[in-house]
Amino acid sequence: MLKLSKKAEYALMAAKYMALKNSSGYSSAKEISENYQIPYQLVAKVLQNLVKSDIAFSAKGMNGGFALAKKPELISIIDIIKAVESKFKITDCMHENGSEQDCSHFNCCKIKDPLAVIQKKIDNVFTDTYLVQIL
Amino acid sequence: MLKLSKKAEYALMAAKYMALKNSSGYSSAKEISENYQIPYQLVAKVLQNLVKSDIAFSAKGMNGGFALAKKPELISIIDIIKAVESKFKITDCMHENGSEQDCSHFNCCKIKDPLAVIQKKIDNVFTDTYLVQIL
DNA sequence: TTCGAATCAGACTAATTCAGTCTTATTAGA
DNA sequence: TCTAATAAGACTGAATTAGTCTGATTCGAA
Ligand code: SF4
Ligand code: SF4
Repeated sequence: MLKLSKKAEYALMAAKYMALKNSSGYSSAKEISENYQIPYQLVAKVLQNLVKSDIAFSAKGMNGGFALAKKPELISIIDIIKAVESKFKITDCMHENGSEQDCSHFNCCKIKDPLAVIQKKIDNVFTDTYLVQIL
Repeated sequence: MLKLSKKAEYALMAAKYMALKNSSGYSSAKEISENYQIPYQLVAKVLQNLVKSDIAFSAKGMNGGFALAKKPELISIIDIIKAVESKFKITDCMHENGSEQDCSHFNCCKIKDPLAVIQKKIDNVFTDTYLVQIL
């Protein structure tokens, strides 16, 4: 179906929100949740993922929250998406050392290599788009 | 997760099979099913979808089967995929007249337009790849 | 004219994935 | 010490996907 997950969309929305917030101070999960009608717990987890991937950093306690760790010009949206989606590939076998463990058709499959070419092109679409371009 | 459905993969495999079969005669669903270890009923349905989309044609009865309706140079793989996947878009709202019916965030969403740009690029990746290129 | 091999069609079920919720712990400032 | 915030992970329900089942239709050959 080639659809992005909701988590990926929420991650992009949150990143954009933080980028637009003109530098000053943190954005809290609650704030983003209310602004974009995203369930609080869900956006909180997404933000935590962004922290883990060094795209954002966080501050606990009162007046705490999240903020971008780099300039929007330096953050590729593929990193934002991969922070929340582990498998961002068009097929199950599309990774280093793909094997018959990934797909029962692996041995008889004749479309792996052509699809790898397409995968690379799609990767480039995301890799070449930076947060600053979606503000 | 951005993954292609199995039906889409099967459609590509079946189209490739028919293209490689040097013109002569039909390919039966059973034949393709056995060659690629795809459940018979499933590949049969996929082939029927290809017929509906005028990518292949069929002949009933003994010695019947399926064959491509056009040259592989003229068949874009986006048509093969769309024959089996109705919604081939990265978000729910990504179609003509998308509205809040499609997504509860539609009104507050700030990433629709940037994602539409990305959608267009992805569409091009598939549109610009023809069956002949994956043989 | 009967039989078998094939397409055609749609309902149904099982498996997997995704979205969202719940619970509890931790941290830091007022 | 109270409160507002992040942190983490288990859990549930919903939605989607993959595969199965049943039966009809069509055509060619014996
Ligand atoms: S069908 Fe082929 S391309 Fe798809 S996952 Fe299996 S091996 Fe990979
Ligand atoms: S979140 Fe935005 S982009 Fe995604 S489906 Fe909803 S409206 Fe469209």
